Order: sequence, then C-alpha cells, then structure tokens
Amino acid sequence: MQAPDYQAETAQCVFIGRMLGRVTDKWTVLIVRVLGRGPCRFNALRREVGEISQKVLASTLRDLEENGLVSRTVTPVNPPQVEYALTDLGRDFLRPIRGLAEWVLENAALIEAARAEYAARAST
Amino acid sequence: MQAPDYQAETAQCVFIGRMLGRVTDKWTVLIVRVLGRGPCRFNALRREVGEISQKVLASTLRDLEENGLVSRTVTPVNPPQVEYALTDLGRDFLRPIRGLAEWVLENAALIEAARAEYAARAST
DNA sequence: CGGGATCCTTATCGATACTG
DNA sequence: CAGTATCGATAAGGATCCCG
Repeated sequence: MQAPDYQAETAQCVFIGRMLGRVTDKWTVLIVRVLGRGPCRFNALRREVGEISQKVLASTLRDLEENGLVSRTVTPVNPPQVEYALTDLGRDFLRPIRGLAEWVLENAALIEAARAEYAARAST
Repeated sequence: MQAPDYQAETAQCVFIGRMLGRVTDKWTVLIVRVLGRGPCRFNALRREVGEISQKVLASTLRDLEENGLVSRTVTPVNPPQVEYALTDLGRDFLRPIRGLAEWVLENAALIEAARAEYAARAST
C-alpha cells in the first residue's frame, strides 16, 4: 500500500519532469550561468557560450524568457541592441542549479569510476 | 577581464550540462523517484512509472546503471528476475534532485504566471 | 546586430515482433 | 519475465540565406 496522494505525487513529478526538461537541456545551464555574471547581448552571449548555433540560442532564450527566467530588453537604435538578463526568478533559480552543479562536481570522480567499471564489464 | 580559470569553469559547466542532460530526461526523474521508495523489478517499475515503452525504460535504466546511480541484480531463476535499486550514489543524488524539485514546486505559480503573461504578449 | 524562414541531417520515441 | 532487434514517425539540431 502506498500513501493516498501517490497519484497526485506522480502528477507533480510529471510536472517537475517537464520543468526540468525545459530547464536542463544542453544549453540552458550554460546560458544561465553566463547571464549570472551580468546582462549580455545576443552575439556576445553566443561567443561566451561557445559552440551554439544562433537558431538554438534564439530558441533557448525564448524558452527562458517564456518561463520568466530571463528578460529581453530591446533598445531601438541602429544597429539594434538587445540585452538579455536574468530576472529575479532567474537569479533565484541559480541556487538549485548550483546545488546540482556542486553535487555533480563533488561526485564526478565516482561517476567516472562507475562509467569506467561499466565499460570494463561490458567489454569483458 | 575575467577570472583566469574561466575556461576551466566553462569546461566544468559543459561537463555539468552533459550530466544534467543524462539525468534530467523525461523519465529519469520519475524512475529515480520510484526507486527511491525501494528496489523494483523491470515490469513492476514499468507499471509504476506509467506510460513508458520497455525500450525507453530499458535504455534509461542502462544509462542510470552506467552512471552508477542504479544497480541491476539478476537472479538466475525461472522465470528470470532482475531487481533494480538505487546505489548509495543514487540515493545521494536524490538530495539535489529534491532541491530542484522543491524549487520548481515553490515557484510553479510564478513560472505559470510568466508563461501566461508571455502568451498574452505574444497574442497581442 | 538580432533574429526569422528554410532545408537538411540526426538523434529519440514508440510500436511491434522475437528470444532465452 | 526481461529484455534485444528492427522499423517508421517525429522532434531536435545545425547550416545557410535573408531582412529590418
């Protein structure tokens, strides 16, 4: 027997899973981290982040904006200027992300060891 | 100018991003959560998790095993019996995951509000 | 400079069928 | 029961061109 709210919990987890999915793709973490150091414009962001196509950067930024983690400020000058920055929510989001990041870093050796052992077992 | 270890930090973040990617697909969180309640066999796991194909379940479990978060114990009886369980590392991993989950739940309303506002802006 | 539109290439997912 | 193998659909990612 399980707790009565098990189904609700499952629904929550699906919701969380979706949010995690939105938030944890390959690039989101990198972008949030760069923006954590201060506002940044599109192409500057692109250079800082590394090997990302503008399409993916644009769509990732749209997602972040849609979820309220990033703000987008257009200054209508010539040439156009668009600044991206973390919102309060986005800055707050750095906290759990850092928690996860720290965990990964702390346990990187264990994970690598597990992977090596797994590879060894597989090739035997 | 930036801190001298910025490149290294970037590499770290790419590593973290990869780990996050491994760890945060649609199903991983759900599976880890179910296993957090105790060991479970393949088909039982499949029923508990919900709408998942055995292919995806199998490959997700392989990934988790490869990263050392889940153990796989085969008991050679008839019919075959395979138990999956969290390893110590996997149990420890619940901590940051829960941190993230809590953050998502705490801020779900804000995120939904941001999404609603964004949608409203877009349709205008 | 900051993207949108398009096309093409790859992973990913799911369903079905088959094995020890 | 616990998977692997195969196939088709679909989504994600990248490259390129173009426009305000």
